[in-house]
Amino acid sequence: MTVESNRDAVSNPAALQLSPAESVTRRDAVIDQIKRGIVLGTIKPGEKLTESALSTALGVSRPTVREALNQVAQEGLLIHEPYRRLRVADLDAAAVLDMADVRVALDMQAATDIIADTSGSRMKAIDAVWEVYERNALAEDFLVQHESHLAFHRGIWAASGNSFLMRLWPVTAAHMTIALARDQATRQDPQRAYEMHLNLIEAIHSRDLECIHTALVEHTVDSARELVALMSDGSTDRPIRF
Amino acid sequence: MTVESNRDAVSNPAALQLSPAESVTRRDAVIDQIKRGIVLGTIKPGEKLTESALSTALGVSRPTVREALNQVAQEGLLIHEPYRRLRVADLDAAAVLDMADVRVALDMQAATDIIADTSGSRMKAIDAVWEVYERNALAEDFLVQHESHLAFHRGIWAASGNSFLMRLWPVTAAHMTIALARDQATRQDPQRAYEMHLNLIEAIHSRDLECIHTALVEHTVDSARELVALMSDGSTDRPIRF
DNA sequence: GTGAGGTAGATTGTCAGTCAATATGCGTTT
DNA sequence: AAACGCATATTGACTGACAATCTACCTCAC
Repeated sequence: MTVESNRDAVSNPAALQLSPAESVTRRDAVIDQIKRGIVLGTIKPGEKLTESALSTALGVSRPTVREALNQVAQEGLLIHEPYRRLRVADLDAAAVLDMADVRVALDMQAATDIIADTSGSRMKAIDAVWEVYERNALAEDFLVQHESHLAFHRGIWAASGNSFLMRLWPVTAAHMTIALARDQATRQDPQRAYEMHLNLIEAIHSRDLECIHTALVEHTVDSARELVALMSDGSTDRPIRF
Repeated sequence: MTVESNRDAVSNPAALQLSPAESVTRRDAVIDQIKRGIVLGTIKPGEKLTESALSTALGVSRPTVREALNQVAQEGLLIHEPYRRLRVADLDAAAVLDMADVRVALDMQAATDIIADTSGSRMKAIDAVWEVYERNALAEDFLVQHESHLAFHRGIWAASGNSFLMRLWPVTAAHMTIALARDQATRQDPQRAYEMHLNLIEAIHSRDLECIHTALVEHTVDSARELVALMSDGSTDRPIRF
């Protein structure tokens, strides 16, 4: 029989490091490129973003770009109104705080599931997540920082074993991306983010839900409040809501 | 300055009633048709579902069908593996219970936000949601029942004013659709579902979070457990997981 | 000069047809 | 009877085109 060629990415730990997303289908590759552009600020909120321009820039056909844009828009990174150009989504202050509340609730659910597991395999998964994060969190490249951050939180949900949380992840990740992309504070102080995450991991290890909740609020809600403060400081431009 | 022209749909109350989803774009119409087919069982789990067959059946081109299928797949109703036919998603027992846990957490967040609102406008929104549900919950048409059920839960999240909850809704609704489509118990006893929802509304009115939590668990987790029991009874076919 | 209206351009929505890449199913061979 | 290879079906992706719709500018009347 032809041995189903194991993707090296699975068996090789080194390949688990955030590689530049070699996607199988071309559409997925385009999706990654678009997201990257948004994270790095190459595509700024409000910038005109046309299908044909992207197709020539990325060297793929318009239908492919179109499918990619639709998917990214569905996740929430782009706003897509019929016959109107796509706009990069932006969050107002209320949306940032709303997300923080919900994320605490979902992280608590994940933590509950992790603690409830008596075999210890889920806690071991947490350790693996932390190990990867520790290696990349303080990288110079902001893109690596950002992806490490996302992978960390995704890893917590994954470790919980709750399949529905994984279903909610893409939308959550998209919104975290929007928020973090403009969070200059975190961008300039990755060390602080690192410590907050370490604090969270230690809280999970304590298996004390109240302790975990405190750490989560400190990490998520407080960060959101700071971001909101920065938002009102900076450009009071267009409060694009969606 | 040019006054931003008000959309008539906003100012016209009659247009706000739930119409049978006259979508503007053809793609959205196709999406509705596909979802309808899944809910009604016209498209059964495991059935072969080809782009070309759908395009001829619905009278639209293959690219349009393709975009619709991609979107539905992203919401989770369809499984989409490269070069494999799309399959209707199915939930295994663990997934049903996972979703129930997370939904309780999210509903609790919504309830917290509703109670925290001192103006009473959010509670008033809940009453409006209930009023609509009450009118349609016991309809003969199962499709109407199902959509009323979804609209009820969506309404609770909407009433909370938490924008991020609304972002999580499409994925949640897709999974509820999968679960409810095979829940023959609810299908045969809409009266019981009605009473559970009434119980939940009364709990919210009590403004007692513990009371609300009890009602939610009774509604969501217990229903999930019953569904799981039915699942193991019936066809132990393919436990398509995703 | 200012505002209303219309027209042209640009962009998206949708379609048809085509070719390549890949999985599925059947027949053949050992 | 089991494994292998080939034909077929289906999806992934592209090109080109046309219709529907929005945007911006320009003209004209007051």
